Formats: sequence, C-alpha cells, structure tokens
Amino acid sequence: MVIYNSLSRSKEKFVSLQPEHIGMYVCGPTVYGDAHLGHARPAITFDLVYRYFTHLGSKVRYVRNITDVGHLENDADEGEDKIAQKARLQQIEPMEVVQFYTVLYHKNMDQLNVLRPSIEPHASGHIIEQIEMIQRIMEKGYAYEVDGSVYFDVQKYSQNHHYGILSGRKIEDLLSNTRQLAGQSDKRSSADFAIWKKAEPIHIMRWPSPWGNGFPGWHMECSAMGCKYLGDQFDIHGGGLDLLFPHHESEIAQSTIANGKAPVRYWMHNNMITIDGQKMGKSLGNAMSLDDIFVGSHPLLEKAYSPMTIRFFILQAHYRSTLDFSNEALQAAEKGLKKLLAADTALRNLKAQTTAKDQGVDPIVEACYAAMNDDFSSPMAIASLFDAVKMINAAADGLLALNENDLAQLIQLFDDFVFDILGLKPETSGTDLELVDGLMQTIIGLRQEARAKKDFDTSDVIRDSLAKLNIVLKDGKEGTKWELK
RNA sequence: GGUCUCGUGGCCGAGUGGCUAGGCAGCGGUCUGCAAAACCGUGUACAGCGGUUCGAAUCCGCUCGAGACCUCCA
Repeated sequence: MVIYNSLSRSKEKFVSLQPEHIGMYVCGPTVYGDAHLGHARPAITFDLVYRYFTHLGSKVRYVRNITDVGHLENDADEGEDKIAQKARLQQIEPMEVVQFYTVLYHKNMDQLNVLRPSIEPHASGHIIEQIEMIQRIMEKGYAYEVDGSVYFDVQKYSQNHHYGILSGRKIEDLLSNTRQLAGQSDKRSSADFAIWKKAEPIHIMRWPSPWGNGFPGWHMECSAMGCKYLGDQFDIHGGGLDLLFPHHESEIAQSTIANGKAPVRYWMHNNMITIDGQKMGKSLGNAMSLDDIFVGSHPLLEKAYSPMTIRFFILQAHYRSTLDFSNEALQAAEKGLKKLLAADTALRNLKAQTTAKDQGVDPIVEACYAAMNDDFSSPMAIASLFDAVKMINAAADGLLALNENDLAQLIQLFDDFVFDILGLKPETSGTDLELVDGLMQTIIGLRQEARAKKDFDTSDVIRDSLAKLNIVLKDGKEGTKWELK
C-alpha cells in the first residue's frame, strides 16, 4: 500500500504507527453556509480511505472536525468571526447558525453515503485544549502576546525548523511576498500568524483566556483536537489542497513546538473541483450547493443529479486531480453508474453452470486491490469493475457460462468494491418496492397479452405511459423486466 | 512578482520508457413487432518545438496555454 505524501511529494509505503490501528484527521466544514460540491470531494475522498482501511481489517479512528469558531471573515474586518458576522446579519444566535448548517451538512453527507467519522469534535467545544496548547507554545518562547492577541513567532521557529516544509516555501520568500495587511501591525513579522485573537466589542462569540476575552486563531483547533484524540503524532491528516498553506503548514509549526515532534506522518490533500476550469469557491460566487444539485435548481444545471451520481462522478477521478464539472460529464457518470448497478442486479439473478470452466475473475479482483493499494486509485478500480460488468452481461445474454466459483467471486467483488469500499448504493425513491413490483407484474402481464395478440397499439400505450413515470420496460427472452430510470 | 501543479481522442478521465485503461457520446451490425437494455465491431489521442534513447504520451530543455497557493475557503 502506497500513499502520496504531500510532505515528500512522492508516494510512500504506508506503515501505521501501531499495527492494525490507524489515526486519521480530516479538516471538516466551516458551518456557516450550505454544503456545496466542494465539501463533497474531501468527504468522499477520505470516506474512501476510511472504508478501504476498514475493509482491510484495520481499526481506524477517523476524526473530522466541525469548525464553528475562529476563522476570520476577511482582512478588513479586524478579526471578526465569520460565524458572528453571519449571525448578526440574520439576527439570530451564532450557535443557531452552527446547528442549522451542521444538520444540513450531515443530511447531505448521509445522502452521499459518506460514513460518519468516529469522532466529530466542534472547535467551540475545545477552547480549553486550545488555550492550553497556546500556553505551551508561549512557555517555550515561540509565541508572543500583543494587546490581548497571541502570535506564533515564525521567524524564531525558522531558525531551527523549516516553516514551509509542507508547502515547499522558503521563509525569505514568505517574508518578502506576504501582503501587508491593514490592522496587523501588532505582528513582529508579516509571516507570523495569530493563535489567539482578541475579541472586539462587536464580537458575539468570545471566550475568556489568560489574555482577555477572545477566540482561538485560525489553525489552533485542528492541532489541539488532533492531538487530543489521536495523540502527539498520528498517521494521516487529510484536507483540501487549498488548506495546504497556510493552514496545514501552521499546524505543523504549532504542534511541533507544543508537543516536541511533527504531528503527522502522512499528509493527504484532495484536489479541487472546478467549473469551466476555475476553482469553485464561495468567494468566487460559483459554488453550487449539494441541495441545488440534488434538485437541479442551479442555473448551470440542465437537470438534477442524484447523490450517487455525484459520488460516482467524484470517484471516477483520482482524488489528486482537479475535477472539472459539466453537465456532459455528470450525465456520463450517471449512465456509467446505472450500468454498473444494473450489472449487479443481473449478477444476483444469474444461475451457475456447473460444467463451465473458470472465466478468470481473479485478475479483476487483483486489479481492484492493486488500484486501491496504489494511492487509492478509485478510477482504476472502477475501470476493472467494468471488466466484470462485461463478463456479467455476457453471461446474462447467454454468451458466457459462469460456474459457481465465478459467480461467488463476482458477488464478493461487487459486495466488497462497489458497496463497501466505493460506497455506492442503488437509489430508490423510497417507494414501497414490493407493492410496486406486484403492480408492475400485473401491468406487464396485461401488456404481454396485448403483444401476444399483436395489439401493439395497446402495448405501446402501456410502455409510453409508464415511461412518463420514469419506469422503463425491457423485453427480453426471459420475459419483460422493469426498472426505475 | 514568488512557489507549485497540470496540458491525453467529440466529452470525462487512467496510464510514467516498448504490450497503446475505462466510462459517456458517435458510427455499423446482432437481438426486438418497434424500441430500450445488452452483445459484437469500429477511433492515424497524448499542447508545440528541440534533445536523450534502438524505441517517448511517459525522461530532459525551451515555448505556448491553463490552474492552484501566497488572504477566509474543501
């Protein structure tokens, strides 16, 4: 098993600190707005990692935080808390905003069949841990207080550590390139970053601290909560590529000072989703909420796309590649997924031919594992699954005979890879399928009678009106089957 | 301006020195009362120019183009 480690910019053999136990921390959402397509990518990427390790028999403690405090809205607002600002605009409690969007996020993630992490800590629930960590950093002399705020001393850190080890930056470049920001004259150096921020009177979200009322700085929560639940050093830290600098770089610096060792062994970063080649982001105004996509209400969408279509679409690209959004690409994904799931249904109905010789499912299974072992290459695994689809369809058409061993292997393959690891699932609209199927058998029977009498007008009327309900009839040698479009 | 990444057929996307994934779309055929689905067949793809090599989409250099980060962001 190899994983691409952002630290070394290369694939490395993965060895967990403790055998059979893996600690993984992933940066979760800031809950001040609708969950959008961009949130789906890391959630699905690390869900894949979580599912695969679990499948292989490891016990994974997966921590994904909820950020509900501490991020700055922009450089002009003098450290106003993002959530506090939104709350003021809407005249409601900040924690109400947090609750509302957390629930929405969970709903969307459930729809995408993203498993809940083992622990989902809130930043606001770990203020004490963050203050403690800041104190440790100050005691060691790597942070200084100015007027109720505390800053991490990047220059001092750079004397004996490499600030930039993750992002490939040099401290000199950082100093010369960092923009001079208004209201940040408190910092000794422009590269320094706040680890505790004084709350202006306007702030609603604030906590008492040794330095007065305020809130934790940008990057503290992940360091504090990662350390609390996974230890001073843990296996995997994941997140979006856009968090690599300064967020993760700063996490490394803070934790290294506070705990005396580098916090993370493998850094994994998923790439961005783009729209027309441009990064999707809240600030760019082209973010598409997941609810928008699921109901098709966004102007850029030709139609609605189901959660599983989105999941499959994301898994069809490697997590380290950018993924460009388009209706055409999503429709291709939709059809591909349908084909895959239809093959699963066909597979469950296949009868084994005892006399048949092995058709060779082993190479497909091996290819799937090889793909996943190579830095979680879900697109390669999916490609191999389509080899199995081909085999299944050929068998369903009577062009190929599968023996019991073949069938058992194929079913295992689909159970393991399609459902357990890739986390795909058939989508039904929640209707009572048993009842519907009973009704459908009746209708199909009536149509069959009409067809037997060559009354094709009647049979076509039945088929056409069912099509309007998104029910597709498929006439085959073994009779007629139906499925929801 | 600095740092980094990337440019693969109509679209999406794997692939990192020779055996040239996969999905979607298209075209031809089989099947069908007609369809749909499925099956079979079908594509002079690797931004451009140089170089290394017996051999390059794959390595090196340059050019062009795109994107990300350097500021909250998944």
